[in-house]
Amino acid sequence: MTARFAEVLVPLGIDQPYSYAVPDGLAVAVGDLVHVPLGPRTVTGVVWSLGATPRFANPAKLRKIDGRVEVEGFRPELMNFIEWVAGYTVAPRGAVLRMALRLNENLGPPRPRAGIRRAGPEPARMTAQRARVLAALEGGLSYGKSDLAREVGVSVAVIEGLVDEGTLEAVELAPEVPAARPDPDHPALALSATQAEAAASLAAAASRGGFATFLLDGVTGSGKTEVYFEAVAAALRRGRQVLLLLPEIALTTAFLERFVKRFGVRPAEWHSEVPPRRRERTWRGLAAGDTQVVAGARSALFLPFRDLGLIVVDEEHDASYKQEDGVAYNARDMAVVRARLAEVPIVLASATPSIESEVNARRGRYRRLALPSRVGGAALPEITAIDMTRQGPERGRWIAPSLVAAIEATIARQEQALLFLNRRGYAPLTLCRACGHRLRCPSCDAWLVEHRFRRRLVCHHCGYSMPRPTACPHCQAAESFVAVGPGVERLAEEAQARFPDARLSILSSDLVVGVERLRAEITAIERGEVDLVIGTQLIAKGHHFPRLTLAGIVDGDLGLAHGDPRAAERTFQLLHQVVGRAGRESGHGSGLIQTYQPKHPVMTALIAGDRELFYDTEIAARERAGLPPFGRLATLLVAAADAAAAEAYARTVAAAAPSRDGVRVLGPAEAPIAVLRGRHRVRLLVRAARAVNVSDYVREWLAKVPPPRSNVTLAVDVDPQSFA
DNA sequence: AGCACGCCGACT
DNA sequence: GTCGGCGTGCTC
Repeated sequence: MTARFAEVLVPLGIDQPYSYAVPDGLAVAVGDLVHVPLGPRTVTGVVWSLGATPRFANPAKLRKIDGRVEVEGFRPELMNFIEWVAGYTVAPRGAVLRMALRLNENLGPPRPRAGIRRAGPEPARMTAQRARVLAALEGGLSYGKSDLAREVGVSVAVIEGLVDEGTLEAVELAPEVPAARPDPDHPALALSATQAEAAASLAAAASRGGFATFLLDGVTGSGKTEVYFEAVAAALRRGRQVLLLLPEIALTTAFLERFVKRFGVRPAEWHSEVPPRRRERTWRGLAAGDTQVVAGARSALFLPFRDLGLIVVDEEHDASYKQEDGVAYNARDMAVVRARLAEVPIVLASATPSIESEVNARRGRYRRLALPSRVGGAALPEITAIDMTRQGPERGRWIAPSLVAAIEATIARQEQALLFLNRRGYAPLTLCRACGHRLRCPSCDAWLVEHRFRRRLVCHHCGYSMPRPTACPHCQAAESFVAVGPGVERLAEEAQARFPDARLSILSSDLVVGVERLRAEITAIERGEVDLVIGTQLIAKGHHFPRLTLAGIVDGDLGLAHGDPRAAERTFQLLHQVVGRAGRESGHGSGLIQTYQPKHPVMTALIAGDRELFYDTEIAARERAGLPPFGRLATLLVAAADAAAAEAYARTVAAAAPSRDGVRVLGPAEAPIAVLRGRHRVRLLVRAARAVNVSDYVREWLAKVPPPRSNVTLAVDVDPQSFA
């Protein structure tokens, strides 16, 4: 029998599916993608259920489905996953569906997606909002319409107005080729005995199927990738598909090459840089079951696999798995949920697991597979602290004498050294010597960071930039500015002066423009064409520098400053990762950490090379404080251009908080970045016992709160990563 | 999310 | 008076 009515979920910020009539002669099934009329336009939605009567009470407004999209429909597994994520994150189901239909414009009649770029003269009428939009587009950058609007803090109507005027135009991108079939029996590298043992456990689970969570816990250089590749091979042999989640995929050429070595071809890729045509191929290929393996960033988690058989989350501790805007979710946690719903095994891999995963492994909820030593028996780096209170450099310098000596010795041995400072630009703060005025961002609660290379002062939160002024805007004193504190550019200047004969490579996202340039730079380092590498976070991830034997951390305390509950964990992971770059091939690596707090638990654990010590201390601290995973957190962030409006609404929301055993609501309080892109931010923090369902609590709460007025927004984040 | 409606300030 | 920018609300 054919159903007369369909409840269709549309990819908008709407929680309920909408009712549509099924036209005579059209056969639709639950999960099918359909084009439906919505207001004045047509959108692609998913048939969520079918029935003899519509849920919608107003038959006069009821419209007909336009037609079915010629693709494989969503599996119940994916629909359940969307429901689950929406429930957990307190987001409308349609907003979650949108993440699974990121390419809907390509599935139907081709409708060019509005990327935006400058196309014509300034509009006849210039307004403050329009000027901001045009300023953001300087340099030809094109964003999505709504991204751009959010970025600049105007409504999309401003941009649409400029498009109508001819000042801006919509742009499209070029086509690409599909992915070939990976071969599980392509000749593989020989594995060590420990690797082989772990690989066998994973491969067995992947062959068996069924939900199971593994923590593949291996030190840097232990060959985790080759181990989980065997699980991938096992899933492929069963004819099942594989999802590989990676942070910052765009930059990991090294990873793709390793995949090619093992399977003969590249996997399909899924991340923001993949052009629309190839996205569509991959999407369709996965839905049809033609594409076997996809390697992607967090958004790949919502792809429509026909027959998913395995999920791998590499570098599972990485903060980039957390999406903060829109639907706030952690792809690592949601990957575990999807694996459970799909009844497939999942592998979480890391050298420094998140506290959550470590606790789960210790409790036996995750099965731990340990790789305690490096491939080829190379030793882990010897780590020493440089106590900056006693052995620091002279004023205005940032590299301590003992680190200078170590670098000189390393270079003399024809080996490579690395200096790590997780701070872009020349100096984090610029102030006037005459009056003490500090240069700050006009639309954020943040200092402007001097970028000497670009000759500009830049806000790292909103991207605002201005030329370096010649006189103080406050007291008009000329040439009175002093740079306070170091950034990588300043560090490079000092290194240049101290090691005049060394060949330097400076890696920072704003100095190395473009993926190709970065790849070239990294290849040069691998070949040994560089003596001293200076870089930010960019260098911490995934690269393998065979000649590198010394890693120097310029400011070990940088990440510990904020009152963030995860500060210690993140600092430990980052420093461990950076230091782990040293000596992977040669077998003799060393790490030097400059710190003002050599007795801090993070430092003592790093120096002792005792990872367990760090986890013991941090887990105990979390347990005492009732922080995750021993308690639950959620934040409600209210933002508005007007500070008073934000505060007033936050108070209204706070007043409506239901009282519940085991739940405390703190705030309203200013968010750590109190003003961002011109919007004042006020935060409410929910702290709850582990047994409490925080999502349900927040949902019940918000049901009693009047929706925010006009320019006020309210954003919910269950399991926030930071308190920002 | 995106589109149309309608309010209100700046011009013919 | 009228044009047009831009906030608001609705979409089965």
